[in-house]
Amino acid sequence: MRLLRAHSAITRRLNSKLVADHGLTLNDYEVLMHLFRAEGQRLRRVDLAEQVILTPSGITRLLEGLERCGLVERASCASDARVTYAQLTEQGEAKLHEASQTHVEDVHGLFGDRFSAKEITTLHELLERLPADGVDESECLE
Amino acid sequence: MRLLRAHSAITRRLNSKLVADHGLTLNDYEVLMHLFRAEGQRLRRVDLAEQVILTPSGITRLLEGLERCGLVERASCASDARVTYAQLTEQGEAKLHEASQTHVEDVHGLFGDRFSAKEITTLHELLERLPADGVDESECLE
DNA sequence: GAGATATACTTGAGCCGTCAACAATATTAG
DNA sequence: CTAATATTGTTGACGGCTCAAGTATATCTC
Repeated sequence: MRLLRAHSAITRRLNSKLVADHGLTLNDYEVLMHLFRAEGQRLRRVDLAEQVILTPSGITRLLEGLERCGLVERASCASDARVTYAQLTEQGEAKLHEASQTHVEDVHGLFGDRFSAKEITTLHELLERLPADGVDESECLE
Repeated sequence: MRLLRAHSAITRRLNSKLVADHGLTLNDYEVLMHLFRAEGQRLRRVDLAEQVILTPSGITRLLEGLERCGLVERASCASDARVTYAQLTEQGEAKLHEASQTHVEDVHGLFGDRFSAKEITTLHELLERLPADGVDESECLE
């Protein structure tokens, strides 16, 4: 399982860079990105949690930070009083764009340089098979 | 970078299982494994840190736990007074074997079932190119 | 061989995320 | 309609790891 180790190094590196350059965690960044892509630029916390692979409490904590910085706002749902949306603010969108400038480059620096397009495809195909989101827990490991 | 997400899920799953079954963290397990394989069943903390990709302090903390359980002992180095070895105890070796029983199976369940031998090789070849251990920081990202 | 620099390790503070427990609302079944 | 169950989210306690700073020993340079 040695190969899996490499990932943590990469992730950490990208994370530190992002924090240093823009004061955003890698997870912060991805949350902003998912919100940006979502319809109405907002998502339920559950769905967000699923997308970035965090627990509900993890998302609550993460959003606390983004809310404090004004990058995300809370919004309630008309049809279901249980849900609170995370809503991207203009400021949040601006921040995302700012951050993406360097981040996208960095990611290319780490991957583009080391793999051909074809190899990246192969990697995707293989890694996609790993159980990730919304997997029935029982399906894996006993 | 979606593909990297899958990893954290896998890792977490293997970790929980290991904790539930044997009271060992995935990192605990890997440390024991590295010690077991090492000459004299002991390693300097620095080297251990490098192998499991932790910082020196991380290793100190991790070993605290293993020492408390008697799975690992401290041993000093005759030729260099700065180093303290982490030395696998008999108990630690026993524990490792016990844990490996289920862990190896679990890993196979997650990988063997999803990939052919050839695909695993491919994965290795590709992922090996990622900067991992002992990489000159400056080489990546700016 | 003395001073500057590098290496091995530890410690305190703090961040990020988990788990377990809980509150509130929704849904389903009898 | 009501009781049981499921879903969404938050909170407190805590674990695991990092970073920055510090100690102690080694090595290198003049």
